[in-house]
Amino acid sequence: MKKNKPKYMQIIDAAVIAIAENGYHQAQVSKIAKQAGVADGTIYLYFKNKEDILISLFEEKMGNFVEKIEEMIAGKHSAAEKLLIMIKAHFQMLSDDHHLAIVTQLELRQSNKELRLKINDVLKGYLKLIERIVLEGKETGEFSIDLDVRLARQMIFGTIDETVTSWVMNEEKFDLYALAPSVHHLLINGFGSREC
Amino acid sequence: MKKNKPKYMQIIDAAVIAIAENGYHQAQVSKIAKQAGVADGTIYLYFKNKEDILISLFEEKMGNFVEKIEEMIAGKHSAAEKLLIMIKAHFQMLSDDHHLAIVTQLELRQSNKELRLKINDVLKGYLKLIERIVLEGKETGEFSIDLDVRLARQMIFGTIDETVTSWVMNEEKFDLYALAPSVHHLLINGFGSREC
Amino acid sequence: MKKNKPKYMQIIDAAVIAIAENGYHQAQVSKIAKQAGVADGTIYLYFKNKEDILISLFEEKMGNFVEKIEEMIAGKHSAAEKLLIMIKAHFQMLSDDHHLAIVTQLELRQSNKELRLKINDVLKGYLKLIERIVLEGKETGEFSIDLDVRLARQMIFGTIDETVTSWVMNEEKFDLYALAPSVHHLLINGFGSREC
Amino acid sequence: MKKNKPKYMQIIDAAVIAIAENGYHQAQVSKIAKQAGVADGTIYLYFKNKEDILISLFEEKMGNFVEKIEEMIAGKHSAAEKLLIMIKAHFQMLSDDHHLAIVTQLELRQSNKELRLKINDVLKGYLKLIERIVLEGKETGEFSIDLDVRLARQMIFGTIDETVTSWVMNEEKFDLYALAPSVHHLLINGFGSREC
DNA sequence: GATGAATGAGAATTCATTCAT
DNA sequence: TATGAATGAATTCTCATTCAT
Repeated sequence: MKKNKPKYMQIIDAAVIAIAENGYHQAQVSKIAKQAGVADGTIYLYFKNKEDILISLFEEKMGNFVEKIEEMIAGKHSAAEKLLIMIKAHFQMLSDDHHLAIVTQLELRQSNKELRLKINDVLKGYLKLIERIVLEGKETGEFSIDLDVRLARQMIFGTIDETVTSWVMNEEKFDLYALAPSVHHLLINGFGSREC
Repeated sequence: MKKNKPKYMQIIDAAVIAIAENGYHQAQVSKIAKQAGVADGTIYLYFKNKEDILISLFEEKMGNFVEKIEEMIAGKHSAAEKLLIMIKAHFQMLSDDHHLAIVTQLELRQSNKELRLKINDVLKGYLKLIERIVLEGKETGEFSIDLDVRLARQMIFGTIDETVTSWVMNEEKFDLYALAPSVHHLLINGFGSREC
Repeated sequence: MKKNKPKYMQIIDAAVIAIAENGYHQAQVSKIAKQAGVADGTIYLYFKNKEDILISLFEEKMGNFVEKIEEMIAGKHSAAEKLLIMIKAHFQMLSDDHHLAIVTQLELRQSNKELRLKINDVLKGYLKLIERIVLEGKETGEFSIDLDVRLARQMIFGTIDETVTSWVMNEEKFDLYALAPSVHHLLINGFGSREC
Repeated sequence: MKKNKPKYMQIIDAAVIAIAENGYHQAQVSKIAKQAGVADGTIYLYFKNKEDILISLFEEKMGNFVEKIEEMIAGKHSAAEKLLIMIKAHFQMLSDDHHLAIVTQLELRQSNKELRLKINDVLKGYLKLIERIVLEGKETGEFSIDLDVRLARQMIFGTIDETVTSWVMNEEKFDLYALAPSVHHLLINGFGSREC
C-alpha cells in the first residue's frame, strides 16, 4: 500500500508547507517537489496529478481525525461532553499545526469546484459524526426534542469553522484552544441570560 | 461618479450571471463582456482590472444590504428582534437572487487570498452591525453579561453562512427563509432543553 | 471567413518553413509564431490547436491542387493524356516548393495516427480523381477492360509518391519534373519490351 | 553475440506487439518491457536505446527477408518470374504477421526522420535486390532497353508498398496474396490494352 | 545478469490587459 | 467613448534512461 512508502507522506507534508507559505496558486508542483526533496517526476509515482495530492492531503489529515474523535468520545455518556471533546480536538489539531490551519481554512478553499466537491466527501464523515452526537443528545433528553438535527449541525460546524478562520486571519493572535468551553457553552445554552 | 454610468451596473450584473453559470475560473473577462453586451476593452473603462469587478460586485450587493438592514431595525427595541429581522433579511436576499447566492457562497470563495481579504473588508461592515446588536443585547440584559461579543458574532455569522451554503449546495431544495425563526431561536436559546 | 485574414495564410506558410527546417517534432508553436512574425497567442486566434495548423496546411495546399488538376484536364479527351497532365502537375507543384515537398513527403508522415487519418480524408479527393481517370480509360478502351481500378490507383499513386519521396531524400539532385513522361509511359505500357 | 541470447528476440517480438496494439507513440519502453516480461532496465542490457530496438526490429524482420527471397529466386531464369516470386513473398510475409504489417506500414512511419533514414539503410538491401532483377530483365531482353532502372525500382516498390498500406488501412478485408499476379502483370505490361 | 525507483528536461495553451483605430 | 485583435508570461506532466541493490 502506497501509504507505507515513506515518500508518500513526505510529499503530502511538503505540500502543506509549500501551500501555506506560497498560497494555493503559487504552490507549483516543482515547489512541492523541491520542498519534499524529490524530483518533479517522483511526485507522479505517488499521485495521479496535482489535484490528487490535495485530495490525499485532506484525506490523510482529516480522515484519521474523525477516527480519533470517535475513540476519544467512545466511553463518554452525555452528548454535551462529547461535543466539548470534539470542539477541543478540532481546535487542538489546528492550533498544533500552523501550516495545516492556513491550508484548510484559507488556501484549499480556492481550489476549483470539482476538488472542493471531493473535499466535501471527506468532510461528510465529520458532519455525520456531529449529527450522531446531536441525535444522541435529543434521545437522552439533553437537547430539546424539537431540535432540527441538520440545523444544529450547521450551527455547530459553522461556528467552529468561522471561529478557526477568524483565528487564522487574525494571525493566530489569541488562544484558540481556550475558546472551546465558551463555544461549547454558547451552542448548548445560547445567548440568553435566563436564569432558572 | 462612475457608478452613475449605466454600463457600470450592467457589467456587474453580467459578472454575477457569468460567474454563477460558468464558475469562478471559467468566467473570463471576455465572457463577462459578452454577457454585458460590450467589448472586452470597455470593461477597462469602468474597472481597473478583473479583481476590481469582483470587489465592486461585492460592494454593490453587500454595501446597500447593510444600509437596508439598519433602516429595517431602526425603530425596534429588543436585540433579539433586530437579530431576527437581520437573519430574515439575509435569507430573503439570497433566496431572491439565485445567481448571487451561488456567487457569494461558492464561487467567490475560490478567489485568491488577496481578493478574499478585500472582500472581508467589505464584510466588516456587516460583522460590525452584528456586533452592535450583540452589544446592545448585553446592555439591555437580554443577553448574558458574560457573552463574548466576538464569539457571538462568529457564531451568528458562521451559522447563517453555513446554513446558506448548505442550502445552495443542496440545490436550494428547502425553504431557506422559513428557517429564520429556528436559527434565531437556537442562537438565543441554544440546544438545551431546560424548561424554566 | 478566416481565410481572407492575412495572418491565416501567413501562419500556414510559416509552419511549412518551420517544419521543413526544423523537422516535425522540433517545430514548436513558438517557432512557427516567430517565423510568422506574430505572438504565440495569435496562433490560437486562427487555429484551434497545433494539429489544426497542420490539417489546415494540408487542406490549403492539397485542396486546391485537386481543383486545379480538374480544370487542367477538363477539355482533354484521352485518359492517358489526363494522366500525364496530372503527373506533371504533381511533380511541378513539389518541384516548385522545396519546403512543401519536405513537409508532405517526410515530416507530416511522422504525425500521429489521428492526424494522418484526417490528412487521408484530404487525400481521398485526389485518389478519387485518379480512379475517375482510370475508369474513363477503361470505358474509352484505352486501358484494358480487365484492369482493376483500385489496383491501378494504388500503382499510380504509389509510384508517384515513391518517386517524389526518393527525390526529396536524394536532396532533390535530379530533375523531378523531367521524369513525368517516363513515369507515365511505364504506367501505361509497363516494363515489357514487346514489340507489336 | 547478443542475438543468441533468448531475451533479445523476446524483446523485439514484444516491441512488435506493443507498437501494433498501442501505436508508435504509445509504445513506451515500460510497455515493451512488460510485454516481454522483463524489467525496464533489462531492455538496456540488450539495446543501446529505444531507437536501437526499432532499428533492430526492422533489421531482424527485413534482413532475413532479403536473404530468403534470394534463395527462392536463385534457380529461376526469367526476371519476370523472379519479380513475381518476390511480390508473392512480400505479400505473404505481411499477410502472415498481422502485427508486423501494422508496424511496418503505419506505425514505424511516424518515427522521426533520423530513425527513418536508418530504416532506409536497412531497406536499401531490398531496393538493390529489386534493381538487380530489373537490370537482369533488361539484359535478357525481357524488359525494354530504355527502362530507367531507378524509376522501375520506384514503381515496383511504390506499388507494392501502397498496395500493402491500402490493405492494412482497409483492415485487411481483402486477400492481399491473391493480388500478386495482377500487380505483377500491371508492372510488366502497364495499363495499356494493346493487343499484339 | 536483472531489477525498478528515481530522475528532470521540455512544450502546448490560456487569458487578462493593451492600444491603435 | 468604444472596440477587439494582438500580446506573451507562466505551468503541468511524460517517459527514456540510469544506477544502487
